[in-house]
Amino acid sequence: MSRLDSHVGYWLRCVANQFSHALNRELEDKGVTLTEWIALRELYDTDMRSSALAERLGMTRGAVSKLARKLASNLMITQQASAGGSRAQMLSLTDDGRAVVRVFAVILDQADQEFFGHLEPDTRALIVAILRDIVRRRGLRAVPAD
Amino acid sequence: MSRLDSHVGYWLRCVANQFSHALNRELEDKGVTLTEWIALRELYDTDMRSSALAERLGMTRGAVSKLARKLASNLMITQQASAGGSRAQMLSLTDDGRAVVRVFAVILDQADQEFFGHLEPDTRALIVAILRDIVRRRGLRAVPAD
DNA sequence: TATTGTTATACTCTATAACTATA
DNA sequence: TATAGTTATAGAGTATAACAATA
Repeated sequence: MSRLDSHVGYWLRCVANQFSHALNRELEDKGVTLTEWIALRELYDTDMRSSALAERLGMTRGAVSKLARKLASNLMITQQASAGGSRAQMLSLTDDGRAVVRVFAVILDQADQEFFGHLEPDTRALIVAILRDIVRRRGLRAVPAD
Repeated sequence: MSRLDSHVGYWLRCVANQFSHALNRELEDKGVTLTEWIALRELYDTDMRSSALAERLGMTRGAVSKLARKLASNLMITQQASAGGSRAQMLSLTDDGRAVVRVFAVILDQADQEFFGHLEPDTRALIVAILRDIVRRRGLRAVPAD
């Protein structure tokens, strides 16, 4: 019977878990979860409806509703009703939220550097290309928030 | 500000998550969680105390106690008191448990093949070597059960 | 006294599904 | 009617910490 550690997936999960945990430790200090940060990061590039964010994160509308309420209560985002008293809402980062995203972007850059910075550029590029290709083959469903 | 997907860690987490989810889907059908299977797989190679298993899996003794009770109730493992009426117990796979591990080992082989089988042997070896090295640098704490 | 295992409790995260409000 | 968002509920999984038993 094959050993667990004879699989590529085993080592991939080891490193991915260590990477996630390292990020989580950083984020915990600031009272933000990984999921919350990814949501904020998505909203940095473009305002989004709650349902669109749910789609991006691979979560249910209910889960995102709760997430959005927490982020709004922390003054990270606003939930603005569309014009005309519509119930549909647009999620937008506040200035505070945008600042937080920038801070965490630096933390992410540093974490990536710590884990993978020692690799030759060619090697890095090769690995990213391979992983990208696997994601493409299998179809990316959502940003990995878990 | 850098994009999420400019990081190696991002793509690593994408693929690792897809891999974990693919495994979970297979395991769900059989009523076993990923954590349970990894526990069983650890016990296949050697009997272990509950506390040693907790150490291996990076879980608390309480969590493993619950896990062991479930596995024992499913007749996958036995919790044998050591000789002399000691309270310390040894966790051992039953014949059923050993059979289950062998079935899932095949499923894992197949999943790894599906995800990474298309890579050239050299490429596979390179990736494993790099990941292994990163784990070594950072110190492997536990088998990735989450 | 230190270690091992169990238990009770609580917490976090999420899904499900029923519900409300809108188009 | 279909869609968007909310809420209540429940379940999984785990940590914490108090506890019991043992060495």
